[in-house]
Amino acid sequence: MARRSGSNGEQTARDIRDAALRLFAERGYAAVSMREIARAVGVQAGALYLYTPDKQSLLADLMIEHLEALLAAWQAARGSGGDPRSRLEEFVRFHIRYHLARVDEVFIAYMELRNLSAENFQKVERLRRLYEAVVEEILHDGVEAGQFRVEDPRIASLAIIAMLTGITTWYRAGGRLPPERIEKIYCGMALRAVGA
Amino acid sequence: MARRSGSNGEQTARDIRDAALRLFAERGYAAVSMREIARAVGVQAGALYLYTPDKQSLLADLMIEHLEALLAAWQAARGSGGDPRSRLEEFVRFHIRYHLARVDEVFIAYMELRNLSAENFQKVERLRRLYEAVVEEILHDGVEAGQFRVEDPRIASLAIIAMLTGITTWYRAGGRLPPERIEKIYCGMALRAVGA
DNA sequence: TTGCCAAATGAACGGGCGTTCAGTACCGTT
DNA sequence: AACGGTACTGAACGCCCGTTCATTTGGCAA
Repeated sequence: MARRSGSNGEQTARDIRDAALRLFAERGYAAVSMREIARAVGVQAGALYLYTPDKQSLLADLMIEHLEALLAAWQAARGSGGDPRSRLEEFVRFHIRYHLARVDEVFIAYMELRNLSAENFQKVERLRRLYEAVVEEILHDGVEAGQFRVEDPRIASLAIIAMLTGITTWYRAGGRLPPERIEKIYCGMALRAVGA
Repeated sequence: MARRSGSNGEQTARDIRDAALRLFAERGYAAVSMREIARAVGVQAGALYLYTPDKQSLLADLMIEHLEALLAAWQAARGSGGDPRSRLEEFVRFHIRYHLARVDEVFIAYMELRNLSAENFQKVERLRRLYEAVVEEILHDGVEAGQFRVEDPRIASLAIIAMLTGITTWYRAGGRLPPERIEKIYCGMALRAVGA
C-alpha cells in the first residue's frame, strides 16, 4: 500500500491537527510520540512530515492558531463601547463561553509553553499579552471612570484571567452546573473583585 | 570508581529530590530523563534506583510531600477561629506567602497530574480536595454568618484558589511588586469577590 | 589487616524516539 | 491507455530512554 483510496490532503491535515490537539491535551506534548499521532490518524509516522516540518511546529501552530482565533473572536464579539462595568461583564461572559467550548486548546496553550522554542514562545507570549491587555484596558478605564476600585490594573487583570481560566481544570460538559449558571457566578465574582 | 569519597546516603537522597524538583519544574516530567537528574546530582543513572523504585515515584513523592506539607503548614499557621472575614484574609495571606516561597513545588503539583499513575493520582487528588475544603468551609461559614455573598461556595473556593495560585505563573523574586504588596492586593480582591 | 556494609559504577537490556527517503499506489487528465 | 502529480508506505538512521545488575570502591570496626 502507498496512497490509500479516497485519501485527500486537506482532510489528512485536519485529522493530524485534531489528533495532535487531543493527544497533547490528554497526555502532554513530551509524552506523545509522532507514531501515536500517526496511528490516531491512520497513517504511518513518515506521512506526518508532509504536513508539518517537525513536532515542535505542530504544537506551536496549535497554540498560535488558538490565540489568534481567540483574539479575533473577541474583536468580533465585543460591543462598540459602553461603560467599563458592562464591558467587563461582556468580556467575562465571552471568555467563559469561548473557553468552555475549547478546553483542549486552552489546556495546551497554558501547559505546554515550556516545550516551545524561544522563537515560538515569543510569538505566543505576544498574543497572550494582547489578550491580557484587553482586560487591563477595561479595568484602567473603569478606574478612571470611578466605577472600579483596583490597586493595580495589571495585577488585577492577571488575577481575573487566572480565575476565569481555572474553570477549564474542573469543568465537564453535563456537570452539576450548566454553562449559563457558571457564567453568572463568575460574572458576579469578577465584578465584585474589582469593586464594581 | 564506585563509591566516591565523602559520599553519604542521606545527602544524596536530598540532592536527588532537589534536582528532580528543579528539572521537573523547568522542563516537565516527561521531558526530563533519569540520566539528566543523575548528571545534576553527580552520579550515574543507576545510582538513582538506590533511592527511588522508579521515575514515577520520584514525581509522586514530590507532589504528595508538597501537599502534605502545605496542609500541615496551614494547620500550624491558622488562628484559633475568628469571624469568616478575618479567617479568609488569613488564608489568602498564608496561601500567597507559602506558594511564593515554593514556586517549583506548586508548578509541579499543578502541571504534572496527568503523569501520575491512577493510584498516585488519587492520593494527590484527595490532598488537593482537603485543601480546597479549607476555603469552602470558610466561605460556607461566611455565608451563614451573613458576611459573604456567595452563590456557590464550592465554585467560589475554586475560583479564589485559581486566582491566588495564578500568581506563581508570573511572580519573580525581585520583580515590580514586593510580596507584601501582592498579598494586600489579592486580599482585597478575594474579599471583595465574595462580597465581604 | 581483614572483613563487611554502604554507596556507587558502568555496561548492558530491549525498546521507543524524531526524522529522512527511495519507492509505490491511487487519482484525474489527456 | 499512458502519464504526472499527489498521498503515502516501510524501512532505516542514529540516538536516547527507564531499568537492572555484577562489580568495585570507601570507610569503619574488630
